[in-house]
Amino acid sequence: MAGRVTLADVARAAGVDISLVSRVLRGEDVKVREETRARIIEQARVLEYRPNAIARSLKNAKAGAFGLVIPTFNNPVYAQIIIGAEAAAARLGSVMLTTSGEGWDRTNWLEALDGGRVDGLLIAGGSGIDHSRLSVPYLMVNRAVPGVDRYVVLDDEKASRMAVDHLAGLGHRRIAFIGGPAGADTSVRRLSGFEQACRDRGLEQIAEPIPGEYTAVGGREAMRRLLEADLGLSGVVVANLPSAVGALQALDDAGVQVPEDLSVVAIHDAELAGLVRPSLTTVQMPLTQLGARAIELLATSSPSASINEVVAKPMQVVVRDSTGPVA
Amino acid sequence: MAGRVTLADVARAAGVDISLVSRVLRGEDVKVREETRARIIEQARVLEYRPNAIARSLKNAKAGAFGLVIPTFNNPVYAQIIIGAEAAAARLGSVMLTTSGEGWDRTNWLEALDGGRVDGLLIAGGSGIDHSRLSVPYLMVNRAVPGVDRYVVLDDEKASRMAVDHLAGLGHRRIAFIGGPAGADTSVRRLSGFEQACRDRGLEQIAEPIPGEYTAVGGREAMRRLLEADLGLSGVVVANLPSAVGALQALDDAGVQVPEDLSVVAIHDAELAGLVRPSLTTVQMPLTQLGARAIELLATSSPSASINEVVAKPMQVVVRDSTGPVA
DNA sequence: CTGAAAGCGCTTACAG
DNA sequence: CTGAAAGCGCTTACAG
Repeated sequence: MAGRVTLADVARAAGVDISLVSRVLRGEDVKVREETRARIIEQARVLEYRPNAIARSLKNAKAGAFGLVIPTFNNPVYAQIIIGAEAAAARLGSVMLTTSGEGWDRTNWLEALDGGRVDGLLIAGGSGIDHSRLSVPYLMVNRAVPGVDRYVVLDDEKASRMAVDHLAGLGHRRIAFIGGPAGADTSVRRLSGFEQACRDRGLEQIAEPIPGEYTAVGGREAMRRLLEADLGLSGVVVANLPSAVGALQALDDAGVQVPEDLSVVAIHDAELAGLVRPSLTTVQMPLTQLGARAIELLATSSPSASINEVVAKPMQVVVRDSTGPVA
Repeated sequence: MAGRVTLADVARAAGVDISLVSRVLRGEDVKVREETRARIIEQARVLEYRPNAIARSLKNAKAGAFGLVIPTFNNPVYAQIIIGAEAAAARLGSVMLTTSGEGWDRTNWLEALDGGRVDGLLIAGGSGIDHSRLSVPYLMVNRAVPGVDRYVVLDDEKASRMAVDHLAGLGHRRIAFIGGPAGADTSVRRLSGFEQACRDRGLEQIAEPIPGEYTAVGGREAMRRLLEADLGLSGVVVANLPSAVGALQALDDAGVQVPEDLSVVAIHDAELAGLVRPSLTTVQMPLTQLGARAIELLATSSPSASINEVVAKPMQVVVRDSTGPVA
């Protein structure tokens, strides 16, 4: 609670000029008498001096921080992106997180983060804002919005293909896809990957979109509709994890045995997948690396350069209890 | 990507002094000729002027932002605290979130947030740091560490009592408590509430601590031990939600039917509770209000005042499928 | 080896 | 009604 100790206070206490204190304290390579240096450091310690980051930022025209905007903290997918971003930022500065979703209105976070408080902005999952209004370099993460050419995404098509391959490898031939909301481009790419994989294998392409958002409730509803349609399915690929959990509920409600009657694979892995019963087989995507790469790109690229990158780190199918050989 | 437009640019374009621009743009009650005002506003618009929050903060000695430090984004409990805090802060400024846990080392976030970047710091779930080093007003949220007299918590004892009451109301007499890690004071209070409730009802006090942290794995392990001990239980209260999910897994593995053979109640409610099968009966605590109240207290109280508050908002048992009448 | 001065982009008395 | 000036707490050429 000490607070308010400035360079001037330390300088006065040590009997030197503030400029010298500044140099010494930042460990700058400056020729000072060892005695003077010691005095300065000692006084800074005694007074509990802590540099004012705000003043430093103003002078340097550099905030030393990055912003990361997340739609919601309820989706475990984002937790992994955050971890990657924070790790990558460790040397460059800090990461300030904000939600674009609940709790306050659309533009509030924009005001908060677009006034020099951060050196760059990572926007995860889109957020319906007008990017042209941003005065800070930004980068879309895991979402490529039309007209915005600064984004980094994952290989969503490949994830779907891996899911189909896994099921096909177990002998499944009637496989459906429960896709994300039409607005999300990740869901468009995952659907496209699914269709490709089916075409390659000569399988019928059966797809059911999730109404509304990428949620458990949406997944449950989509699964219900598939069951009603009675398509003779033996496998389902669900485009995201919470929705897959919802699908599992619908199956449980309908008395359908997983994986005996139907195998389920979800895209994206998280602890949740291992917690539900039956535990979910998933395609693990490199979310941590996505977060880390996003910080790297933001920190090193020119603010006006276009960035279109697909993070091509290894992905893998995590086999759990929701998939098995076709009956 | 415009960037770098300052008050001076607008002033030049409008042919006035920067001080006038500052006054007009902040909507200050200043007597300006309507024509001049219009010219200033027009130029600000044309140049896409955005105030530099850093410079403003330095001048005002006020950051206009609060920091919220969270141990992990993997626990849904914190998501609710965040929503409450953001809503309450909406008029006061923004909320900057940071993790104290994974991704970087212990003190990194401290440097990031303790240099004038925020006007106050909310620290959720403790974080093993030395509070005396903080130069910014802080408040512990949901954790009362010995020796720190600035905290706001929930009524953890009452939550346990409500859980026991619910089970007792269903006829249960042999009830165990799976508690949190010894280090967490929330777990101490919940255990104490459990013991009290049992004493009041003349029930035996059976408690099993969760090894390690408040996690699903810990809950599973604790449940396993309880099963091994073969105590003739009919009900279990689990001190936190992820651990309860773990406990459910242990029961499933052991072939114990929930709620037919054993009823389970978890403290804390979140979507996850409705997603697992069987869905979990929980005690819903006012986490959103906790977050909101924390911001309020931080914003309005003197930095040196001691704060010891228990948020006494309504709590309720959310009955789902994991509890039923004793066999 | 150390100091004096300018300036980062604002806000706010104080003048006119 | 509008402007000139000081100052928030730093950093960094430029001097000595």
